[in-house]
Amino acid sequence: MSETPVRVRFAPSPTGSLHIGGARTALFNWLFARGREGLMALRVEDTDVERSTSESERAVVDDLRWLGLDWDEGPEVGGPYGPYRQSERKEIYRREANRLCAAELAYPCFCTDEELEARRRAAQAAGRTPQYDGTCRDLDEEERAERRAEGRPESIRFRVPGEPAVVRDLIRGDVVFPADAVGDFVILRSNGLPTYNFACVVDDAAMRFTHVIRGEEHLSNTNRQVFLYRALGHPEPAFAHISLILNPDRSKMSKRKGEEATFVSEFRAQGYLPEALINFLALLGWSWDGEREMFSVEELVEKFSLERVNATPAVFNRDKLEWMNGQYLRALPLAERAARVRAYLAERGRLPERADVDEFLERATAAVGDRLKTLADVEGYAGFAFSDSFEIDPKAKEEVLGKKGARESLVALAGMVEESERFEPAVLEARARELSTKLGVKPGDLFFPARVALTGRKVAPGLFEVMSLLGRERTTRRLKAATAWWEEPAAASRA
RNA sequence: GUCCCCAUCGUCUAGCCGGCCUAGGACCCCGCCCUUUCAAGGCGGAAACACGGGUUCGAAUCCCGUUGGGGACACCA
Repeated sequence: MSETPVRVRFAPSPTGSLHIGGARTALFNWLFARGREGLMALRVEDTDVERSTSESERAVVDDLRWLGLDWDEGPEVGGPYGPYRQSERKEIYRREANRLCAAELAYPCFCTDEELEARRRAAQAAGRTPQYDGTCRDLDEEERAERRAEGRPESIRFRVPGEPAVVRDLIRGDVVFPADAVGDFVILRSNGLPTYNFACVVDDAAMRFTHVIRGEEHLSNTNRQVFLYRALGHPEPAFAHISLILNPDRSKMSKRKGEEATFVSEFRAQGYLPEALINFLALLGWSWDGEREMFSVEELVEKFSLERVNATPAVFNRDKLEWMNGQYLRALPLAERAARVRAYLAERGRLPERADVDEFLERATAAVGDRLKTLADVEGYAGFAFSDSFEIDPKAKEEVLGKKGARESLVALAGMVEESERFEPAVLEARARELSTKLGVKPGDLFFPARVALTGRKVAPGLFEVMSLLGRERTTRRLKAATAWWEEPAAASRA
């Protein structure tokens, strides 16, 4: 098929854990590579010493792994074009910057931050585009020596050619930038570290990437990068700028809004499955035929293509993610589902303390059944059985236990439970139905008060599964405690 | 402000190399069924081509403009 093997990369800056947008970018790169026998690299862009931390790097790596994404080259795994941390490539950037200087394609700049800032302000006030004014552009060696002697900071600026730049983008077509879109920009800071655009181009070229798939926020920087490729004498990779993921108010999602989760780790903590998140993320900007939307990772690898990635920004739709997570959860065999719930609760330090925890969680997961939308829902719906202490929701108490006939129902049911020889959902249900016929009470009227008495809430799993989960002893105790409410309201909640 | 990108139901989207579209699917919402609650499931419904000009026999689909949204204009990435 294709002659040149595909090489792509995901290049996060380790200034926090993995953002949902970054995860989607990583996913598209990964799908693209895996679908055509290509290679994927992880490059850590840690040139911002202030904000980069090794903890963040670890967090990003953990999140990517959790999602099931892997890479062939990177900081830990190595590879032919390492090192893969930009902080370990300083000499390379220096050397390349010097090369550009020697060729007069770049030059040392001695302007201070204050001077730059003042000129920027002045330009803005005058209604001009704030671009570098070229103060140091044509200094001769003597003048440069003078400034060095003054002890001024020395950075290196790229001499921008006065011509338009064309970015060939696989998703957007050719994007043309006018000649005066950018002024001379810094490529090597006075502290010796490269700026983003420079390090990025030097590395992307050195690491032989064939495709640069990244977020749209980089598109308006790509004219700079195109100039740099040319100056450095390297061929450009194919670019693909995928559109941004937006908040419901259409602002960029990486700018946090309220309590909305924006990090992969948060979705993990909320009980989402990696395969559901992957499937959902894949559909943010990509589609197969507009009809099918449930895809296994293998299918995504097989079907993904940049041709079917659209250019429209996408608002993150939490409801749909939740729905999809439920689909994945419910499709899992019970044992597997319960194992995931167990792992999730263990990770969060919320495992119920009991000897038969595995068996208990499997029964609890089964009881919660189709209500399950996130791993957190088992505790959400069956938490009443996790321990002895539970509270009856005051509103439910008022509305259900307060109804006439409720107490009689509880008393009758408590008697039935004590006498029932076998404590299994099916048996309990059969007996309870007999009871309702005998008493001439509708099943619902008989069961509903018990649900509240046993779980403390109106919304819960099926009544007989609830009983079975609690066991005979706790069931009886809670039922009896609830009947005591009429005499002593506080007693019921102590069961 | 300048430059760049984008524009189909509330949201994700299909359609966009023009007629097959009285615009399809999914989430959400509403109704009905099932039902001891809540879900899940089944059935049905509401809901969109931003606007204005062209081009054409014919435009959601092509072109221009307007409007709107977003991004970028740093010795952050």
